[in-house]
Amino acid sequence: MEDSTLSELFWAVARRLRHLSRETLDPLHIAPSHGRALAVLMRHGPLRPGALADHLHIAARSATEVVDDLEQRGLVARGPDPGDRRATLVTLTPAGKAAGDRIRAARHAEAERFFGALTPPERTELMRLLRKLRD
Amino acid sequence: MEDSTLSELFWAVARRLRHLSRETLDPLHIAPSHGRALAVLMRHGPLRPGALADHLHIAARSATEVVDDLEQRGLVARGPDPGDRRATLVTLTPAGKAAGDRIRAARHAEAERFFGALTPPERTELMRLLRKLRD
DNA sequence: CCTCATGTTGAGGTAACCTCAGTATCTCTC
DNA sequence: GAGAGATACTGAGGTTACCTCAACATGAGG
Repeated sequence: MEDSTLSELFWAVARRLRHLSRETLDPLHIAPSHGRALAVLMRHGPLRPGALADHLHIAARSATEVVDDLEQRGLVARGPDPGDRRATLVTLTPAGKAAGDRIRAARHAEAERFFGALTPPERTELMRLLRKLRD
Repeated sequence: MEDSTLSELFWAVARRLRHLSRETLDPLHIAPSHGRALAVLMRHGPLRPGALADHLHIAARSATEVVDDLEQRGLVARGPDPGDRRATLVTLTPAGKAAGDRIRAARHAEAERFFGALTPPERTELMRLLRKLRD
């Protein structure tokens, strides 16, 4: 029970965090996968679909699909990659940047609310422990 | 930054844990959703599909599907529920029990390996922090 | 015994992934 | 400077794990 409970606890927390994230994104009419892609584009600027896929840990073909959706919603635009005519560059449109900003703010508030259950030293400790598990 | 990093760290760890879990289940030829259902049945004994759905946090209709799959694999059997002829009882077959045991053992080893990166006091502290976040 | 609630399931749908193969382009070697 | 092979993207089609809605059988209360 003790060991499985650690995993189970972890997943229970993950579930809560995921639900909170859904509640955060829903009113912005952004699907989770789109939110993730927008966040990556906010951070890295224009990217080729393949590079976007790497950041999202998904197959290149799947990134094409995400970009299709975002393009259709007017949040990103595909442009030529100067220097490699096989590639395209995915760029945020003004609407995409605005959405990205809203997402970032909402995520910030969401994290504050969720991890607010912990004191600052506890957060620091949690980060330390999670880093150990990640590496 | 600090807060978003905490979420990101959390998901990075979750990703690692999920991959590990896949590696654990793959050689047993058990899909993750089936593994979860078997675990619930191991713990609670025969259940109606609806109750199984509650434990798995999925819709009743989806539990029917999981049970269909497990039944086809010979891991569970549907029987009548004495006392309510609308309902059916999902029971583990001997093969299902055996699979459940293998899964339990593999999960145990997996958790040991994963959380072995932490010292016992660190594990205790992690549990405490996760519990705070869950509630 | 009639109505309303409940348990399961058929039909059909969705999100978010995947692989495989094809076309365009790049790059390296001879 | 002409292939040969690698690389970038995407069309076609598939999978997993969910979902809702409606039908049908049965149960429970008035």
